[in-house]
Amino acid sequence: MTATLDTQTGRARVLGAAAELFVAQGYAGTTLRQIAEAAGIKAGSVYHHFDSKEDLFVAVLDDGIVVMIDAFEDAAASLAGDEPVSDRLAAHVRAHLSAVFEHGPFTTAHVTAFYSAPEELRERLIVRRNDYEAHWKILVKELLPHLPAKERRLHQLLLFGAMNNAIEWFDSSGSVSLKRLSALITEQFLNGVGADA
Amino acid sequence: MTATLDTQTGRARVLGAAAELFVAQGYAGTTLRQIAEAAGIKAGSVYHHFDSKEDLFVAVLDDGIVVMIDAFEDAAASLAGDEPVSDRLAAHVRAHLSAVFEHGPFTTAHVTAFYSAPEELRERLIVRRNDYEAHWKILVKELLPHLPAKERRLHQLLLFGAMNNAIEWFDSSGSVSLKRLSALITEQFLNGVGADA
DNA sequence: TTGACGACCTAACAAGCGTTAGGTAGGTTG
DNA sequence: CAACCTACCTAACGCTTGTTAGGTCGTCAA
Repeated sequence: MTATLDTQTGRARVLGAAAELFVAQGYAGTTLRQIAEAAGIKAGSVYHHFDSKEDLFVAVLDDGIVVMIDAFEDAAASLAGDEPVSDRLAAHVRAHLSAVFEHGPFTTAHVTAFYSAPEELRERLIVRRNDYEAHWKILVKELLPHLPAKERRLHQLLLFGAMNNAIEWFDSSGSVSLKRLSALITEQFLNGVGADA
Repeated sequence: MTATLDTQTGRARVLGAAAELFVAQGYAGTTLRQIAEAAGIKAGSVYHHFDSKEDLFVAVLDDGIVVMIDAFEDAAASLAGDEPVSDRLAAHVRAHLSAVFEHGPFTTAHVTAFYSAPEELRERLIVRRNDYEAHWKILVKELLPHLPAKERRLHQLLLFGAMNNAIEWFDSSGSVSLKRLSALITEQFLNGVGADA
């Protein structure tokens, strides 16, 4: 219990600094010396907490997935289950976007830094990723039972694409709120933008 | 005219090798020695064709944008203009996906490698990017005149997200053809996947 | 034949990389 | 008091990085 409230203890500081830098510069573009400096220690000391740069990266993304899954389950718990499809989907879309945009760099790292890592490293992470996507698969099956499984999968992937790519342009302090964006994505996904709406 | 047909001349070989490696490993993760070896020359010789690694990267992405814009204009030219909205949009979606998935690594680099580059480098490239997105802006305005401009922009960005993120999962040699994917994206975008369809 | 040029090579440079060995200071435990 | 642990530091290691200077060799124009 030597940690203060806003300035975390050693390991957590390194982890947080690493997450932020991995998001901004990618895996290969970030050096251990940068991470160490951002955490207020020297490069060699990073190895007191983590065995290698790869392990540190995995730890960052593992933390991210935990946050994502928690957000999903919180959203599910907040629903009675008898709401309209659009409300249920909107709640989960919002949970996903909130996790990515408002809950620190760990979740964001999953979207931006994942593909900057060497392929061999990615394989270590896919297991956890699939865990989160499995949650969504069950949800989407429940919400869209009329679709054949194969198409349902494709639509789910397209939804993920639309949500995750928002990281390249969405500004959470801009004129469009995250709540509104969630509603817009849900509306487009379920009803489209055609003139007949 | 010393170039053979499949094995290109020096500069083009370097450019192609660089594009492929940037796509697979990102900007920071790719070394000039790897590029040189893939092009069949030595690292120092790269500097006969390009002034720096950064310039080489910019050249790759510039080539990519040219292909994208050409694909867009070809699609526009193949249309009479009086087709239904869904047909016109489908043609352009297909042109975009075809450019990204079937026309070499230059276009792909724009989607996967862009964000692996240092921020300062990205700024050099945004100008060309906006050029391509402007084409789409005009098209979407024509196709969806009933939407307010602000929403139209958001929906366009979501469409781009869905299309570009497909690079993380779409397998052009798999059971889903690019043609079918284009139709699916268009259908979802215009009409949604809700049960009332 | 001479000269210039393009396309490459060799060999090296300073800087930076991930990583390691060994040390130090302070707190906790027996 | 001694032993130990945690959390760091210093200093270096071998290696790779982007980049450069200077050289070679074949082709082409005058």
